[in-house]
Amino acid sequence: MEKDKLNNLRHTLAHLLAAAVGEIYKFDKIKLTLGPSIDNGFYYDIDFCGEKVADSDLKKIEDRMRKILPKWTEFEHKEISKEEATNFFKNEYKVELINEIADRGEKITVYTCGGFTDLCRGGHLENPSKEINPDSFKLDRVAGAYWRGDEKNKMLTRIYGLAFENKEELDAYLKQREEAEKRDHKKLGKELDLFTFSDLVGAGLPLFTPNGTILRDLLDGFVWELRKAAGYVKVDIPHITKKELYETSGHWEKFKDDLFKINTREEHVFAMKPMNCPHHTQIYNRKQWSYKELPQAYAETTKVYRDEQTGELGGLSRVRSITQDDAHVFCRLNQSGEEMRKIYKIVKTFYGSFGFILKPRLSLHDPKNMQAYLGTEEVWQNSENALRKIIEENGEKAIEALGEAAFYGPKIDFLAKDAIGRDHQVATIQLDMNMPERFNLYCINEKGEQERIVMVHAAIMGSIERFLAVLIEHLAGNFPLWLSPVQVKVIPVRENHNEYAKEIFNLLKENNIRVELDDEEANLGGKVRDAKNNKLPYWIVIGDKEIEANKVTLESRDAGQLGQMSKEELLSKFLEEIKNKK
RNA sequence: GCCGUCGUAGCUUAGCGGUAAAGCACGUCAUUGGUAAUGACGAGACCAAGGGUUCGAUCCCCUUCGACGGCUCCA
Repeated sequence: MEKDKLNNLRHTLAHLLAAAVGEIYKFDKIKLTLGPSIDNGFYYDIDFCGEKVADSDLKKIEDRMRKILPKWTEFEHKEISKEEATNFFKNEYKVELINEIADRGEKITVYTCGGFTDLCRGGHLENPSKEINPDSFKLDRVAGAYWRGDEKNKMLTRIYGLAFENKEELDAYLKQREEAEKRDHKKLGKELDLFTFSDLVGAGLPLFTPNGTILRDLLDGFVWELRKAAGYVKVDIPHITKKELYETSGHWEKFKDDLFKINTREEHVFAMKPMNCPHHTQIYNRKQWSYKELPQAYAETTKVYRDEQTGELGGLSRVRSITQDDAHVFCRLNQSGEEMRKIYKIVKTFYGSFGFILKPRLSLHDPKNMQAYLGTEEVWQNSENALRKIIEENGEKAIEALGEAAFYGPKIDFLAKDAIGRDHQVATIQLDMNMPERFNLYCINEKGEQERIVMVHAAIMGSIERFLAVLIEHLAGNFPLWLSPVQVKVIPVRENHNEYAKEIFNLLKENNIRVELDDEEANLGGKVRDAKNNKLPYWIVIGDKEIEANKVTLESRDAGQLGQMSKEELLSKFLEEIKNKK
């Protein structure tokens, strides 16, 4: 079925939903607002005027839809005047829409099917009773939604429905959703014992377990390894600051709702840092720099704190304590291209190593609206061309978003496509001409003059928490050997094999392999099952055969039985694989 | 924050006006087992917290805390 027709089907179902709800809850007691087709189905936003509607009511609405459907044999449409429309609907939401349509000078049309009339621009099936398979749709859930998505407006009840061409496609979608749920990082995080939350500590404040901390440290180490090679140095800052720092940077105004504030006993106001750039500027500003000493590239993995609304929090994807692998490069404008090129390379290496497919997106200024930006047209053109060139050098073509740049500079965002086809916004490279202005950052140039510098913001993972969420779901918890909190488990078959097993265990441990010895008295099947459930990349079974041959039998999570090999072969295989981060 | 669903042992869940049940995990004992669950026994929860209704509350009502799905798809 072509896209338009599917949209028409979904849109028609939105009408059917409204009709069914109207019959059950009585048209004069509720106010219908609007109901479009969406990605996997449709929804309708309804003001139930105080009546409660819950998920448990969906069944009866859905049944009513099926009952009405056979009577929906054709759509009639009619063009009416603004007055007629206003009189007909008598509902402030519809009237608002009608007025807007009239103001735009468009025709007002109403569509009627099975005796139900709704304001509508059109786009339906010719004969719903024939064209809609009653098994191909399903009401999904109810949710609150503000009228027109604005928090200041009244909260309406939104009923979501799923709809496809036929039952098979609906089932396929439901199955895919189940698959995604199996990968859910919140679920895997618990099963693999990576992180936890405590009601006492608070919402949005994740606590990382020993296993989770190994992951974080290794990921951060990987980023650092790449940065070190690019000339970065590490710095370290406190997590709080006087409010004056953010007044100077402009964040106090911009971030005021998101700041955790602290009152000191001497009645000064401090804040938990929501970002690191202002602190880092003060490290740069500790002395006067010659152009010969630039760039100064400061890296620091540290937490920032943002007072997000509780309803926005979720797993590791949206938290209140965020670990950023942050870095800021202080350099001259003409060096910024090269610096961004280095970062681009780091981003590609990092994400590429996990098998993400990266797509760059370039956010540009709008030349028609220069007053909205800092700096001259020429400076913007130059920096944007530099970014475009970097992307082209990498043989890629960016999606360009005009007018999407921040007022202080253009940026490259990266979208990473994961193993099940979802896009995630990950790293950002941002050129900043504002912060140096506000903090008066400069260097002394060749002519002995003070020259304004620029800053490049360069987080690779961005937030380690969010990156972990994306990575866990991308890999379905199957971390590569170098990242696995436990890399291999040695399993003796019987107690008399413990000694040899211990020897293997010690050999691996001495070589910094994260190895466990499972010499508990339990059956072999159970131990293997545990290794699989914990998604260990490898396990080694030791019994009579291995001791006799002075070898080990290795099995891999991904490659299955690898058979017997010598201890030396085992060790070099592991060390090689870890080194290559495969 | 707002709407909806929800909070019962470490985990997954059952129960439901008369103070709680199961599987896994855990402990003890027996089993000497070659690749996804050996058996028996045992310990473990004042049912998120606080308040109310009731002779009596895990269950009903209120408040708070926390979790999940929405609040971006525009007749």
